[in-house]
Amino acid sequence: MGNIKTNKDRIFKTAISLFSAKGFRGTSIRDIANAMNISISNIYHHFGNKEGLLVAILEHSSERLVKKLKEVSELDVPPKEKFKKLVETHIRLAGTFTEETKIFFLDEEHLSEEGEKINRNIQRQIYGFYQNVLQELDETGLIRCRSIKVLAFNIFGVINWQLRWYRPEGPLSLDEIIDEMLSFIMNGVFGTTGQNQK
Amino acid sequence: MGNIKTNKDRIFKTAISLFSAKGFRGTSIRDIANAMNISISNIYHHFGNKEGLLVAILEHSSERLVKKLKEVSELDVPPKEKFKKLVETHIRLAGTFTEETKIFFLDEEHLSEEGEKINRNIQRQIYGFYQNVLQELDETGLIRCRSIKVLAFNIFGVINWQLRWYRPEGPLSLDEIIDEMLSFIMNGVFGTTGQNQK
DNA sequence: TCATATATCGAACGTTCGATCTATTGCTGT
DNA sequence: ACAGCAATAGATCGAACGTTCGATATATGA
Repeated sequence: MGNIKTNKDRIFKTAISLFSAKGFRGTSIRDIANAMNISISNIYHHFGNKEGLLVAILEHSSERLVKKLKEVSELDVPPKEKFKKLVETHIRLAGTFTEETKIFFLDEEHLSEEGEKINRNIQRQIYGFYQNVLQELDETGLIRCRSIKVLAFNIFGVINWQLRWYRPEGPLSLDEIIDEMLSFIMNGVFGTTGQNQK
Repeated sequence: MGNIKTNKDRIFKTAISLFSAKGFRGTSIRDIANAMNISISNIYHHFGNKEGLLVAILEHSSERLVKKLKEVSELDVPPKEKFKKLVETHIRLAGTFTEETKIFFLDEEHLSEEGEKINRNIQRQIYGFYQNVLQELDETGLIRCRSIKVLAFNIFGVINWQLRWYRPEGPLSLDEIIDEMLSFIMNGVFGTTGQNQK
């Protein structure tokens, strides 16, 4: 036992697939229930309401991402290396858990109260990790930028945009893609200011 | 005359605002009609149905973007300069016509048949401009990349992500932001391979 | 064995949606 | 003045939505 999937788990997984494929608004409670041949009341019993289900997904997937980024943030390594590791971890997680990541960035806005609040909180946490290391890089003169915020958003753009086009069956492996994205970001951030250190 | 706004125009404008603010699915025909105190019949008369209204918006805003990018593409200038101009034009248009641009990239998928087809076609056209110039840069050795596609998508990510966070009332002007984004992209693309040419 | 908590179900509710239908208005050319 | 047509309004439709409810089935604990 322990490997047994409860119905709550299965609802969770199904919802992730459907929300990410058709959007939160585009997926009805009935869609989820029908996809696993149960009654919709089950979902209400386990998650309260539709938004409760979404919030559960958001919290679950963000927890993992935040935990990993925090681990990297606390590494005792030079800032440039830490930054690189941060981006790589971020890209890899976003590329691995495509569906979950899609949900919590594709459906922005459009949710009420709690959903928005939680979403904002997650984003703020993630931004915090980048802000810290970018500030350190800026203060030590390793980068020169007018706005850390814009810089961070540019990075987020590259990372999150992959969710739009990445397909596992594509010609490039995930690792190759990560390589490409990572070097693009590293160049973008350090540019001609950065040294040619390996 | 000529400056007179027809009702059709006003419906168009109102729809752009609402679609971009609350999403296509999140905006009902009634929302649009109520926002301008007319009956929903007007909308059906002028645009056929809800998706017809969306398609009209997509075509209108993409037409402007494609036209501008094409103009730049046909300039007789060195590839690197052309690329820079292409990106700058793209960023500026996306940042200027925020609402329209939002619509045709936020609500991807989720539309049926014609909407999807048109959307795909627009994206393909835009990608084509980048593919051409990136290929030229690659062949002349000015850049070295494994995948032009990934490179282009990274650029799109940076450009389109601004729609998520850019607010005109923010501390930085649009021109400053464009500067930041542009140099990030230029560094990202040419990186340490590029020369330090001014 | 009985009591209680949890899980699941089917039916129904009220609302909102996109769409349609039927009138009525207002302009335009003759 | 009037026919004709586009523009607009209002009422209405069936379908789908999220949600609630009472009933039933299953598991747990005393």
